[in-house]
Amino acid sequence: MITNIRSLLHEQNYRLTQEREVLLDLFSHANKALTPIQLHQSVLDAGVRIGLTTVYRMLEVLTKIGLASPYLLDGAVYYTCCPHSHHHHFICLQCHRVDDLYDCQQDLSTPDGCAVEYHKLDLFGTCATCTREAR
Amino acid sequence: MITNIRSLLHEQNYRLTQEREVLLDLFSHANKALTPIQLHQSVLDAGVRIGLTTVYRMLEVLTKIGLASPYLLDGAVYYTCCPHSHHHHFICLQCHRVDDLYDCQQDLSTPDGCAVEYHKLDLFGTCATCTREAR
DNA sequence: TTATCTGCAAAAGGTTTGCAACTGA
DNA sequence: TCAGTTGCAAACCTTTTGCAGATAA
Repeated sequence: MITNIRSLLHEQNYRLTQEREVLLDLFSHANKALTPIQLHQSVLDAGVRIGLTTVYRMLEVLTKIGLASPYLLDGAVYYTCCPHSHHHHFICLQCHRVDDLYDCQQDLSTPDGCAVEYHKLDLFGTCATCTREAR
Repeated sequence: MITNIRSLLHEQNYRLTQEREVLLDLFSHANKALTPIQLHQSVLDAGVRIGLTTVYRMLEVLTKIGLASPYLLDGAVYYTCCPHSHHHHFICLQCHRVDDLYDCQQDLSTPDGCAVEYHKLDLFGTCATCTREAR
């Protein structure tokens, strides 16, 4: 997965700096939606010095090339890592864990004359772990 | 529609101030996603003096009781008026016009043990008007 | 009458920008 | 070498909060 991200970045003339390596590694393995600040903190926690600005700029780049996508959750902006083309998400409202869903049988009628470019489908709820802990 | 909103607010012990009347009227007839600032401006344009703070507080209330929902579009937060229970959206990426879609044939498999509370499905693209203007 | 609501000003956050130094290719 | 990247500090904007005065019920 990370290899894919790396080559994609490379194709688009982005450099693989040490900061980016670590950030990408953590981000792509987080399996949960993170705020820029949380992502920044997790890089720091991994013992790598990085500026918050760099995290913002990195998320901007990743979003632009389609590897990340921003979410509004509880009024804050979270990012999920989306290294694959088209898929949907299950997002846990408790822990923000993200699961990818690949089967898409969408066939909605659209308003006349509208051209649909893409769609987003997200399921929200409580994941298995949080359901268990609630008991 | 506005009558519904009014009675719903009334039920929940919210007061129908003059500011809210105007704001609700404009918001529910906008048929497009608006930022708090745009909504504020449209109330001002209607000749009614209102504070931006009031708009924020009103959107908070509407969101809480399910009459509005926030969207992340181009990195900014937009609100759509959602006076009906379950439906989906077509959002024009050019003009932010919103069309409601009522047929929902969603039947996605969910990860084991996850409890889905609700889902969101949004189509993004270009509306008829913007398509026409592009030519 | 009173709990709610409003507007202002200030505070608080999150995000972006300018710039000089650094670094990957 | 040099275009891309980084970190810091400052600037920017959106959103929230405190509070005194106003208002719907």
